[in-house]
Amino acid sequence: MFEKDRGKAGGVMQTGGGNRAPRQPLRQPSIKDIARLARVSHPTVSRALQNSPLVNAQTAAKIRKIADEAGYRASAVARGLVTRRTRTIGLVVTTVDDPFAGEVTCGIEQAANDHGYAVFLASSSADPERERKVVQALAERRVDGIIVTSSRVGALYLPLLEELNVPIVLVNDQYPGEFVHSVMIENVEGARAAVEHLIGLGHRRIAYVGDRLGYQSDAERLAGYKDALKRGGIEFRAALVKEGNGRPEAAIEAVDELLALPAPPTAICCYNDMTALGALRAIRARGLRVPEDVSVTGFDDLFFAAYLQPPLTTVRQPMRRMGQLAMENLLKLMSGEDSVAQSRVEAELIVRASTGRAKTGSEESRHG
Amino acid sequence: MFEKDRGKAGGVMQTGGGNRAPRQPLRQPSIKDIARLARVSHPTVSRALQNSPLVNAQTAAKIRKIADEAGYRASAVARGLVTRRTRTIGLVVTTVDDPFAGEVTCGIEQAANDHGYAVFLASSSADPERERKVVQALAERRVDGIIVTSSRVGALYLPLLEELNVPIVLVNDQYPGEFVHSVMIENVEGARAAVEHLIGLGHRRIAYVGDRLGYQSDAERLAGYKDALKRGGIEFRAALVKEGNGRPEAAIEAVDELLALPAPPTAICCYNDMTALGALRAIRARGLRVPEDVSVTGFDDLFFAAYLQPPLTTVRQPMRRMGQLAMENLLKLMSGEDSVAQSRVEAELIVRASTGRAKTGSEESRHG
DNA sequence: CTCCCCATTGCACACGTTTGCTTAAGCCAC
DNA sequence: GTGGCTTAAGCAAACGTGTGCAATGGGGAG
Repeated sequence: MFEKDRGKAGGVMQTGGGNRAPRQPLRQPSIKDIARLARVSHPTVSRALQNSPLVNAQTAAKIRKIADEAGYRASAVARGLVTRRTRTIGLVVTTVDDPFAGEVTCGIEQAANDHGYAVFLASSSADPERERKVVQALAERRVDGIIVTSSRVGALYLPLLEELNVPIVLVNDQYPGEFVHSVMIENVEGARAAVEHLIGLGHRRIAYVGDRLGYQSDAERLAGYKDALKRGGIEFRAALVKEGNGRPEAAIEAVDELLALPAPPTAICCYNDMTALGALRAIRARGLRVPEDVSVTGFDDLFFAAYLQPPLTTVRQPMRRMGQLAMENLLKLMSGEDSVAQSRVEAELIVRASTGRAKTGSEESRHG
Repeated sequence: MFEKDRGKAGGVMQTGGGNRAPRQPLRQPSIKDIARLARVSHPTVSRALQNSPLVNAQTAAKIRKIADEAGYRASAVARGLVTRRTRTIGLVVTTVDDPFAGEVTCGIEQAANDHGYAVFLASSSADPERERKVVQALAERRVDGIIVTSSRVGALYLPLLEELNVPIVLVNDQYPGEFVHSVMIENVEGARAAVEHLIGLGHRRIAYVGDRLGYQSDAERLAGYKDALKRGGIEFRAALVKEGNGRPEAAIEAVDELLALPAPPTAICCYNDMTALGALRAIRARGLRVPEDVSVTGFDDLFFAAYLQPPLTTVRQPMRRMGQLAMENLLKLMSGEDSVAQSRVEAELIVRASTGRAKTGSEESRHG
């Protein structure tokens, strides 16, 4: 009836047939086809499928049955055209293979799906040119909202995004804008807790390995670090702050420099777990032990943190939850609610075995 | 400017006072608006924007300039309605936060983007009910093609997918179907290489920790394991095969049972790196050392493998490349090419420090 | 019996593109 | 001049859905 049975007939048409239609997706049954079968008008079908009270219950049931048998699936694209809402959001992420992004994405996707939204995944790879194209594409696709996670170039293209007049939610970043809201973690408190933990263990020379790419979260964690030092009556020393790029390789170099200092740190607070991964390696490469010689803390509590040797002391971010929260906030924004507050979630220090008591003065002298 | 005198009246343009409209996304300029401004008909605008030779060069330039100034962005949804192609694909993944899936996704997204395709991310979470809904959603959204990675339930819902008459590419799985093609890694050869490496180190009691969820890749790797044993003249013993679920927690349990055997293995070949993560922990929990007491191999070469202590010997999958390949194959399928072969990529054994020589007989007696 | 109301359904149009076909010039050759 | 060709532009229809409004019919109240 809908010319549904083609192709299959040939059976073994593999290469011989040759005359296969050029993958012109064969027409799906439309609302009008169903209307014809049910002997009603197509608006009636439309209403019946939306459970509109305007159509007689029996008629509706009959129509639904017919639609079901015909394998009818409403076209979201046609619907989107007339309703001007696509029930689609865009998720912009710098890179998909970052475990943090993965977890957040997971939470977003789940929440979106639960509410009937589909999500376009777009990665910018931190390439400005690509970023522009990605945003352009999302605009053309008429997404109802956008979530951007860990934008490292926020200020650069967020104005562009805002120009689309589409609600935006940022994860782990913020930006002053009319439609723009954020979900953030207590970076300052989290980092402070980690450093205070180290101070409590007797450490005095504590280093911080950050991220040179200018994430806002890095600035905040550094602030937390400084704050803890101040409270602990320890002088801040710029020489103990190095920058990586959020990946293990860069951290190795940074930590290596730290350990080469005349008075090397006895503890290292890392911007995130990936950085800590590199730190651990750099420390071992020098023949030092964790935590006996140097203590290390991370941030995120990625899945592998508990499985490292030694298991990593870190600050947990409820990443899934943050994604979910971002989506929920976006839903509110999209429904016109304008009062969505900035959401901040709590950071939780997870103490494992990569942190230990600082060496006593005498032992410490080994460094000269 | 583009008020188009319909109901909306009042022209709630731009930053109008405080009375923000209920997030009814304010109308984007349409092709007709541009036509009016350029004093031409809208089909002419359409053609001009597509660089059609049918329109005068000067007129086209003028139109493009006007469109640009007006911030015009073509509506992909309207275009999709008439062309019946959305330039959109669906990516179905069991879970987004799996690092393997993340890497593959990365490659897919990149390739898709390069060709002007957008990708809908959908996770099934291995929940059949959800799976059905996800597929339904993709169908309604009229995606041009679908990629499914590591389907654990292939046979269950692939027929459903195929019924959509949309080209499908599977990653790390295969299924006999007309529109269905695959990208796979040489699982058998990869696992065999790992086990032969172990045999070469003198190991004789080698265990395999698999995945009870029934992935095809697991079956193949197990086959490679058996194959290597046979070639090495070592008898296969079912007691040395245990099943995890591809996550560290389950592997701990499995490996613990292996180590409790009267004659425990001296080497463990793991289904993937996540499994290896658990294996390492279980081994240490018993006070044994890697690789001195037990050697361990993984599969995937996820980013953390090189950073473990000891660095993990594993079989590398070119995950990004596989994603890219999947997308390229899908593109061919979508353009009607029917000759896309099954793609198989090579696995590469990466020897690191988690594998070492088997203990000699005398040392080995510690267990007995 | 008349009037009005309610329940149900159909009509017509709109959403923003693309595209086949027609039309309007302009030009050249005969 | 007439006819045909080329170039440029417009007309109209289509894609598949949603929705305001009109039309139809039946039933109850007066």
